[in-house]
Amino acid sequence: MNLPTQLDDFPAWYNQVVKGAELAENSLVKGTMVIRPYGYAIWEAIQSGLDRRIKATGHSNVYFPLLIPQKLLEKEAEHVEGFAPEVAVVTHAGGQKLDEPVVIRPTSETIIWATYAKWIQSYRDLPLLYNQWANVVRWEMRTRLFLRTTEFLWQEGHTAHETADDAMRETLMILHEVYQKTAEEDFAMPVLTGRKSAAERFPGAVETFALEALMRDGKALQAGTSHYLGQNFAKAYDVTFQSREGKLEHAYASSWGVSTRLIGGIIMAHGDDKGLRLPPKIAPHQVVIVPIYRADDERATVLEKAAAIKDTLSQLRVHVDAREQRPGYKFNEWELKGAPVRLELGPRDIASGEVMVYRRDLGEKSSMPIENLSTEIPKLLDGIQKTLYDQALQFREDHTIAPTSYGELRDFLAAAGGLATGYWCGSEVCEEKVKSETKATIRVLPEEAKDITDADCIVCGQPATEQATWAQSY
RNA sequence: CGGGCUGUGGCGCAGUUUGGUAGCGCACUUGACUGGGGGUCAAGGGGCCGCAGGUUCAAAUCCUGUCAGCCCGACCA
Repeated sequence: MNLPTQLDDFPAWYNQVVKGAELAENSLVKGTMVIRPYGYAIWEAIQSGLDRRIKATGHSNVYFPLLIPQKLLEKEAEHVEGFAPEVAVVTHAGGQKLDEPVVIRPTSETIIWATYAKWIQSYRDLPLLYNQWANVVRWEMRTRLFLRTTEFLWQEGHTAHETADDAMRETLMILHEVYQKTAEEDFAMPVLTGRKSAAERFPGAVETFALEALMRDGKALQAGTSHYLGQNFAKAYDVTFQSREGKLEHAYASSWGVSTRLIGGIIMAHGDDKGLRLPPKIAPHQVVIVPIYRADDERATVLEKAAAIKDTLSQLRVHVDAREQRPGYKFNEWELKGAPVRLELGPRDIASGEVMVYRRDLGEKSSMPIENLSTEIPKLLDGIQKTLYDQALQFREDHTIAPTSYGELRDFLAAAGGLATGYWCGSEVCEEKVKSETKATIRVLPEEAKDITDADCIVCGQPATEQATWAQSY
């Protein structure tokens, strides 16, 4: 297959990579996808890093049902209004029309908080620090493999706390200690973190915080969210507890989630015109060995040596590609699939005691003594991980501006040039104006609102109250 | 949900205007030669043309409906 060069046709590039690298493909139901083994292996690697950090910060995994009584969903006014258009409703089951329809969860706040009502009586029951790995369904108008599918896999954390401070601390801790670290350390994907504007807030949240990553086409991707829900859901679902002072109070909540969208983010943050470039920490195969041989006797020798090398690299995820395809074919295929390191092993190498090492991040090949592999390859993988991060960070810096006029802001954003920071008066009128003229939205505001006294809104010129970062987004 | 485009072997497409034997490239099977950047030759297999109706002696082709995909808007993790 031939990928569009220089990522000039990004939608086509993206689809070809997702399908060509055998990550996923469209399914039979509108907007849904089949995740293939290679794509799912990436998801498992993502899950593993997240799950470890979620548990390390004191949370336990639980599971709540897929189906939620429609009446239950409707109890939190903002929440139901926000999700109503995209909720799938089951009206028939058991061979008849249901008296009370159930919906397929678009997110689980409602059923979880209805359940927490039974679990929480006293401050001694708090906090509840639970997470679930699940699928959800949101019937979006327009879908795109991984980035926005009708059904997607995610984790959703739902915590209940005694005080507002506790819940807010949890919200921000997840944002930084779990999500930001996973994105930056595991995916080599630098992220901006911050608060969302009211217009971009999760329905039912008091504050929404998000991670935003810049993709290589100049658009931002919301890579995860962490919400401070205040007492909204506790009030809607009547979750009260007796406080240390003996008073009846509503619990404070946080919820947070990241999804299979992250796979799309990794593709677009690191991909090049040969396909994927997977960070070693989440690559299903960190090292792919391509054996090269002519006759059968060579084949046996080379495969034996390949197995021996795999053995000495047993701490790593090594794959020997022993299929019948020719070497050149495999080279191209593993570049498309993003394997960080490829070892080319043939009779010539075995004779000289060396192996050809190809690193996907830089596209460079060099020879290495076989006896050095066990010490050098782990270092090389670390180097690739770091290079991918540095490149992504450099890319972000090269595509971030602080415009001094509205015209500059507008032209930059309309061309999807990247991230633009500027002062903002806080009004939805200005936010909407930028959106309608450039398709860009405010991606993040600083986590804590600062007092700004000496700056004007870049849109309207009125005194500014916030510093905003704009970009077009997925 | 509105506008535009598209559904023909696994994938990518031609054929549709002007109805009349279903084609091409890649992939696949078998064999030989090959093998260090997407091999060559030879011989093969596979498709009720997205689905459902209709018009007709006859439909991939015309008509109606429907489902799905892509692009552009509105919506969104």
